[in-house]
Amino acid sequence: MLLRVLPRSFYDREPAEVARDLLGKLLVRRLETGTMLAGRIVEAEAYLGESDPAAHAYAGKTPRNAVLFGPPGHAYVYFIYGNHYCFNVSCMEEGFAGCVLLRALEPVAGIAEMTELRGVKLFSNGTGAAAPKPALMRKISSGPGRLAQALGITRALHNSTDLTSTRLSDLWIADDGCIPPQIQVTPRINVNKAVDWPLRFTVAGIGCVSGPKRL
DNA sequence: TTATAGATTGCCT
DNA sequence: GGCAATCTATAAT
Repeated sequence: MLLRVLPRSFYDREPAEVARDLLGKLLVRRLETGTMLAGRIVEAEAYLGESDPAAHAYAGKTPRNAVLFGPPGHAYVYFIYGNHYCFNVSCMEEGFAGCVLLRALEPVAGIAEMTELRGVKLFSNGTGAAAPKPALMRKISSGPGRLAQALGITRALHNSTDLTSTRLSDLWIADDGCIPPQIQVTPRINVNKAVDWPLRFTVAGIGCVSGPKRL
């Protein structure tokens, strides 16, 4: 399989462009054990800089969101609702905030390990099989909190991680040549400000693994 | 120092 | 469809 790690220049653009172009790419995680996990990005949201009322960068630079103001291509991981991590990729050149929130993956590799990281209870439907049934696949990594848990992403481990290196990091994004057939654009999910901005991008027709249906 | 809302999820009825 | 879980950043005392 031909795999090209996305270079920093890919992220050195407007968040909406980066979000759209991340669809179809592979988010890859190398566990401490050496096991490789991978998921195809099927849903992403763009958050702009200090002009976006819904963005963390809106209030200016703080210790929490400092990564957003740094160089592009780094992970911004934050903890939300006391339970979940959300994984973002920083965009724009250094000094300018902007990021893309990954909201859903289609599991590609290491599905058994992802299932375990998410909690086997979800898939104990009698057989105890390691591989979940198709109808349950979307529960592995469909949703920002779920995908972070499925890949073992935490703030302590991954906030500010450089996503452009397979050598220095255990997390990166790669292009295997897959081109999404059709892309849908909608307003972002679960935001209270700038609710109409068309900054959510999804791969059309993925059905069981695309983002939540609530709008 | 205390209060509250939040880029969510899963379990309850 | 409703709501509890449970941490953190930020706003309000």
